[in-house]
Amino acid sequence: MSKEIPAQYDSSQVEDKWYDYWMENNYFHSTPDDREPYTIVIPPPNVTGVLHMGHMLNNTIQDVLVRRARMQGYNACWVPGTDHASIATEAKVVRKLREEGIKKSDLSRDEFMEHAWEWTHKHGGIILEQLKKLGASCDWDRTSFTMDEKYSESVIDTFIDLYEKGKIYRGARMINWDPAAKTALSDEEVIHKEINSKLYHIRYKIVGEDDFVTIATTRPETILGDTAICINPKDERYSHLHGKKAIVPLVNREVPIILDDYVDMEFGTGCLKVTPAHDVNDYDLGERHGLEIINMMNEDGTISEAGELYIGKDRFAVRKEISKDLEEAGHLVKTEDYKNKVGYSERTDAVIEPRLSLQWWVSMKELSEPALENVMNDSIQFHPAKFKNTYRHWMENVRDWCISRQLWWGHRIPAWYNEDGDFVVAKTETEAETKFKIQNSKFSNLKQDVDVLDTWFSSWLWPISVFDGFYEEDEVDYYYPTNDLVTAPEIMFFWVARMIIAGYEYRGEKPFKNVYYTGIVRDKQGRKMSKSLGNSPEPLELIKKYGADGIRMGMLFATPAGNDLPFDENLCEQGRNFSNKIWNAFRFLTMNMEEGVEYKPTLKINKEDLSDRWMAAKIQETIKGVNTDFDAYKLNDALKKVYSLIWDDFCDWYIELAKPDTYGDKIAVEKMNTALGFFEQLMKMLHPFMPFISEEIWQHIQDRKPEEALLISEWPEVDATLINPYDINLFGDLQQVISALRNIRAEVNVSHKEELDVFIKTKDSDFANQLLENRRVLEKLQSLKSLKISTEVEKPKVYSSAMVEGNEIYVPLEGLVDFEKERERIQKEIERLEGFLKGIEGKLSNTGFVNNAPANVVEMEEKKKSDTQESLAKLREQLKDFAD
RNA sequence: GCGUUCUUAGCUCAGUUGGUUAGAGCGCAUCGUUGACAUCGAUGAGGUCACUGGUUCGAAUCCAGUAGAACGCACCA
Repeated sequence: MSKEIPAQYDSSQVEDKWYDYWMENNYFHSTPDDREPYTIVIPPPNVTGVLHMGHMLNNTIQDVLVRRARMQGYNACWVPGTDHASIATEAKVVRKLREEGIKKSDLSRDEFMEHAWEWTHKHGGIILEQLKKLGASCDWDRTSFTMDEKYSESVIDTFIDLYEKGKIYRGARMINWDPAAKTALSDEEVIHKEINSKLYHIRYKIVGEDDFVTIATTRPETILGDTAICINPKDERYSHLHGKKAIVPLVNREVPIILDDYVDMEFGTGCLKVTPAHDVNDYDLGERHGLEIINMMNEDGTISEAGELYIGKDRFAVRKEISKDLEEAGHLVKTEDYKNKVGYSERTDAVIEPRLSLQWWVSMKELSEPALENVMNDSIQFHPAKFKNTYRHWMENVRDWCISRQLWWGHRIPAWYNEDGDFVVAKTETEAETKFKIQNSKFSNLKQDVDVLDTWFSSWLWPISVFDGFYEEDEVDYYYPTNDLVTAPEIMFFWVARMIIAGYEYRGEKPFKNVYYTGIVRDKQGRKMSKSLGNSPEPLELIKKYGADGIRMGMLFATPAGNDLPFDENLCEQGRNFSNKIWNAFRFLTMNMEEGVEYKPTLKINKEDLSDRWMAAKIQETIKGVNTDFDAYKLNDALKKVYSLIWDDFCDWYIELAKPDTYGDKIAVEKMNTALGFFEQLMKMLHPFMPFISEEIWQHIQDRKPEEALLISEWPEVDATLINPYDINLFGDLQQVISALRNIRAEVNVSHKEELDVFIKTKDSDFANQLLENRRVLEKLQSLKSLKISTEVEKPKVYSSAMVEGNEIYVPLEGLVDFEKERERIQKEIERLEGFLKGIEGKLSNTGFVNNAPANVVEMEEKKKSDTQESLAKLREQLKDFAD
């Protein structure tokens, strides 16, 4: 302890050291035992992703929760892992191959998968290494990956099970087609954006007449797939068209004019072109009216042969071209500017094409019932609760989930087709054969479905499969349901809702008890931090600069659950400064230790010492408050309480009072032991938030064995007997007296070193006695020449004054007081109190108030009134003194 | 378009079931450095609680409307 300790805290020297120490001692590892478990499963980041600020926030919160639970004596288990992220990873691999001059289409499936695995092994898990720098206390022995062998098996088995239960079916439907990734997407993967587009008014000739019908469309290129014109049967403007046919311009196809209520007479021209293959509503119309379906687009968004014209050209190029051609042919009546919403692919940002396609679906309605119910009845709690509304709305209107993707990277759909195109769902080809045999169908040359499953079809099993819960009971029975899930509201439907569904379906139980929704990390301009905008700081650089502790604190300080985090490096600076403050507080204690003395930190306090009693009370109060905040998931409030306890109470008051009277003296051994005891408590409370510096100091305070490490020490129990309101109030009054004296010094510009004569005229002798008993506190924090405390003190002739709880403080300041300024100050105070008094008197003279308000409220007002009157009288007297 | 949630100091946010003079951190201003820390200390300025109306003895808090913001949902071509 006697070794030299630097004045600047250097996080880089400390953080790796303790992380390694914790790892070496296996403290993050959990195995089932007779303790109560506390479990968190990490929201698995993309396997080839890199750490961004969102991860930093999210994982800091999880670590705080886990560390506190561990200290509380739970068997804490935080399961880390990664997600194969089917479409995102495949897109990255495709891009990388393209850069090397390799086209995906030139590769066989197996060859492509080899590249994908290579990429995964190279980049996989980088993000987990980065999390270690943040201090994440994950059980790394449990690291899972959604494409691990066992995990994959559970995905496939789940598919088969749901299929056999009739919850999965294969069907042709309109789906969201991503022409860039060339795959179907679920509704959740489509982001609707409002864009400025044009509404094209196009006229179609009526067959056999010289008449035209004009329709409005935002997608003129789709006329190539038109198979009808639709009007509302009630629309009298067009009654003459009933039963007629129209000619699609350019392709010159005759199509019927059909009647349907669906058409909104108010919109556009009241006439609608119908393209059943490329619009959801048109498809429905087509079904109702038995229309032909012309699929005029290829999977990559180019025009197909069925479109007859512009074959092979891209849909957007064709849009421009066709509008010109229509105009030249005299079919374009007009174009107008128009705002509409267009769907974009969440992953590739390509404009989605509605497309008729044969896909696999999960039937959601029944499955989601328990998931809705148990969130609404708070069996699963959302923090903040406002997200329940969003959740309910989605769940009540839940639609079937399209789970097949036309990709290679992922879990391949376990369906097998024979030569006739019949299929069975089976785990292996052999099993498939058997099934075909039983059905008396052909079973030679079986081919497995080429598609893979939606990523979320594997991650919805995460809380079960990470414990191998589909095949082994021991672990999952112990750890499941998990306690807290910490995630972003953006993936509430993708992931949270579906985990809840899978949880009830496969465990008959919720997957977690609480969901903590984090906000979005934004830059100063309020933009979401993202790679593409380049507005996100590099997390590891930040850690280097401010320490993981500093960043953790900075982020937590500014973000209540569900609120966005407007990130500013300034926050990290604040965190770093706090580290330094703590460090120096500790350093101060070590500088005041005697050589050769063995200090024993203790929670025993000197009962004669008000500052000890007060500090002990403050600590207990804070533990209590912090526990309450944790229970309500208000981590930022909890941290603020700890921050204030350490900085404001411990450093600014307790340590100041603990300083030896004579410079060069050391702090008495007993006092030091108490101070160290307090410090230990502070470090315990701080540990979940700032694990590194707290462990560092903890280990400095005493030589510890590995099993005495802070992270596995006991979270402090509240000792309510130490919370003595009398001491808290008395100390508070002393603080106020000192502040008042400092204020006087500031106003009259007297240095804090100059000794003052101070007169305190107390309201009663009781308070005078209390002050006298603790006059050391005043003397310690103010340079005093003399101190007179009594109910009867003679006011000095020239003075500056202050009032604390009705007690008058006078400081004679001959030659220093600016009469004019002092008079102004008193006058201002009188005016303020007069206004205040007027308000009180108004209330009290209001019979309504006196009759209706509770007695204690009225009483309080009465007391306020008399106190204020008393203060006013004293101030007026003072004003007179200065008038002379 | 429908729904939900917001709007409190320059910024980010607290404010419990309506009841002292609406709080905190940052920022700002002034003063202060030979002894833990200038990554610091002290002091201070700064708010008609978005707006309008209502309920009430009393409203930042409850109700209605208006304006603005965010999020969610939706097939209007």
